[in-house]
Amino acid sequence: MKAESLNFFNQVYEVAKLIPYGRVTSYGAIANYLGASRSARMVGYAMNASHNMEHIPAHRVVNRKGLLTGKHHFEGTNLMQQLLESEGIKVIENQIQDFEAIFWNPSKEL
DNA sequence: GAGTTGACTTCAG
DNA sequence: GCTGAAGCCAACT
Repeated sequence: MKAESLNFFNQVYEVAKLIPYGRVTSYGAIANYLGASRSARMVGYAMNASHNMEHIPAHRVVNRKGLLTGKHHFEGTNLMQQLLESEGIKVIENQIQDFEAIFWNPSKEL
């Protein structure tokens, strides 16, 4: 474990925590913000590790299609959807409705 | 040390 | 316009 590696992960966590309430973002957006636009998978990987870390709003992070691809990694089957709906985000069949409307771009908002 | 995998993205058919 | 396949980078085995 290198401090630099943790830093990369830490950056992903930090951005994830900065996601406003009722907003969502995509892995690519975070990756792009971190300068790793080609490493969007790493963002998802970091999210996987986030389970063993502090409370990361991973449910607010979805793929660029607005589809809850990572819901399988959550405890329950519809836990991710429940969390999103709890924030006022409409999710139908693992897909976020009005995704573009609630999309939050860190590189743009920050 | 080398190969495989993956919570993605984008190009091609 | 939708479905399929390739690409990318870092971590895990």
